[in-house]
Amino acid sequence: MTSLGRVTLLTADFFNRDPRRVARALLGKLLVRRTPHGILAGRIVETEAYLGKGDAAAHSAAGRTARNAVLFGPPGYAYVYFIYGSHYCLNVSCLPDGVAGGVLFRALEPVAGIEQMAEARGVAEKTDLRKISSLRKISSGPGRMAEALGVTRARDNGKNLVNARSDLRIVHDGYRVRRVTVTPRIGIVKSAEQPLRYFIAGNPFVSGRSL
DNA sequence: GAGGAGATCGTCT
DNA sequence: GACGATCTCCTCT
Repeated sequence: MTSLGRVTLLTADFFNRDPRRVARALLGKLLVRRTPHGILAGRIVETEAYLGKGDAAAHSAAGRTARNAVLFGPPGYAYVYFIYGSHYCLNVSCLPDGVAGGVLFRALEPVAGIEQMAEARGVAEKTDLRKISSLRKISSGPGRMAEALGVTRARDNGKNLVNARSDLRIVHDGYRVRRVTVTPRIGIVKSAEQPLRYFIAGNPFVSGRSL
């Protein structure tokens, strides 16, 4: 069991604004999963903003469907989608009810429940968790962090991330981010040139092959 | 360490 | 029926 110390739950208002501001503000916050076996937590070190209007890369670009309905709903809710036949990705809805927009969580720095997350990823016995190169395999990438926290569409899509009773939520522990780097988003073709990817400068847990 | 290709299935056309 | 907000393995250096 692990304690996170004193933390503050984010509010719906935090997410009720432009996804670009939310993506930047989310850096340094903690994503927390409560399980029967203890707390899993990671610090958010990399995000991407997906805008509702004029963003061809966003899932909401073609209008509302059963799949992307959460993006059009109220702010602070989890949008989980399945990609490439094997991975889940976690987003949070932004902007008021009726307006599409969201932020994709791309990478976490493991903070609590590290062994349990490594086990969920299938890397617990193969690697030395004292090494940063091994810890990177846990949650440095959208599919990886979703698997580490046990995020699936069936379990978490539409879940309120700013409700104290939720088993998946986002909190602030007072951590301050020194410097943020902004680059184009990864893995997309449409609107690929827009600088909408944000990460903590110099943080070793940001996704990608090397720094 | 870097780069490339295959895996695999839900969602929308 | 095509494609994708990715990951891992394999090869080459």
